[in-house]
Amino acid sequence: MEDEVDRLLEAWRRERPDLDVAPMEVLSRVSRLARHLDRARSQAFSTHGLESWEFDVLAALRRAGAPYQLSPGKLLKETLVTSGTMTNRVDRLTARGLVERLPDPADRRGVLVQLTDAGRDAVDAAMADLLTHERQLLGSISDRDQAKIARVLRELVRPFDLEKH
Amino acid sequence: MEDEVDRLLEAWRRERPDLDVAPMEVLSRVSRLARHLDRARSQAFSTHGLESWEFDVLAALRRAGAPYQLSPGKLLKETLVTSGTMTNRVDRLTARGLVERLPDPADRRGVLVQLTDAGRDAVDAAMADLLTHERQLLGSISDRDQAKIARVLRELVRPFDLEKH
DNA sequence: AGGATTTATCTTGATGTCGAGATACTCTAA
DNA sequence: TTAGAGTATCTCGACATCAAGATAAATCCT
Repeated sequence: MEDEVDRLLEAWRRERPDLDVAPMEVLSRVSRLARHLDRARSQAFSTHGLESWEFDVLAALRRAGAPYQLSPGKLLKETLVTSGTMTNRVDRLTARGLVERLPDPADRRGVLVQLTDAGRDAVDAAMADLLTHERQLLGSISDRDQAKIARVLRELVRPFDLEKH
Repeated sequence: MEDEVDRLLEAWRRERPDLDVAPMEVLSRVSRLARHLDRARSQAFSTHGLESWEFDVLAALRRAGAPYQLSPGKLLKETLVTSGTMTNRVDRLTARGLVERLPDPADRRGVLVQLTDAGRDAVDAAMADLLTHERQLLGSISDRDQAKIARVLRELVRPFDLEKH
């Protein structure tokens, strides 16, 4: 059974028979699947009145554990956005009542962003729903294959995870 | 050897032991790898004076084969952006001399976007370079494993490829 | 202690994208 | 042949992001 990437690679092989496009069999599918996952995630979150970027921030705080506080600096490392973006995100999440900004008692330059109860409820519900959808998506893949894929992907991501620190 | 996703899932398992986060072993890695690939692509393209979005459009035209013409409508199906975005992209590519806009002889509403010689040279060089980088990235994965991963990813993407038509 | 450097956050301006709507042309069928 | 529906592209306003710079506080070094 063919997919879009098969079509795409067939075209490249016809137009550039001199190139070996085999790497795209894996990597183009990774990119395309990720794009689809983004959209699926957005849909799952909209059920809970959340945007993807909102979930990203709330989830980072939720993962941190009680009392669900992180500095903007930590948050931007977790979510891979710039400081300007994070300021803007925290502003909007504050306006929606999902987080609060508290002064950092240990550093007067600093701020702590804390999940509100509403924020915690929202992210918990969205996370459960997200996992349900993801599990469904993986339904056709055996546990054994999932584990295999996870191992290989971990290998592929490693060089990137290393370079950034 | 651990990666960022292992850290992330460990945190979720601690905070939400009631949830089964196994699906993220695969899907979070797909998303993260895709983000890294985007950046790597941007870098590879900048060597050739191209932005990623420029490559996407030029590559779609290149794949179409001589005479390297597609309508804006076809282009936006290939690149998954909206019409407003494509108008803007074609404007800028035209200004850079990488494509031209021609009237469609068969439909006076329509336009054909055509690759210039400069555009073709640019995309050909960028494509070769991209493949070199991608091959390097996959270096540690056996051909057998690559084929396996490609098969599983094809399976995962299928539902999305189907739903859009 | 005090000046220089680093760190943490916010501000600002430019950019690319989206989505809704506008415009112009084509196709269908009475 | 003409009204209505459909199609192709562009225009415009809103928005999220980034990158660079500003501000303020902490830390380091002599």
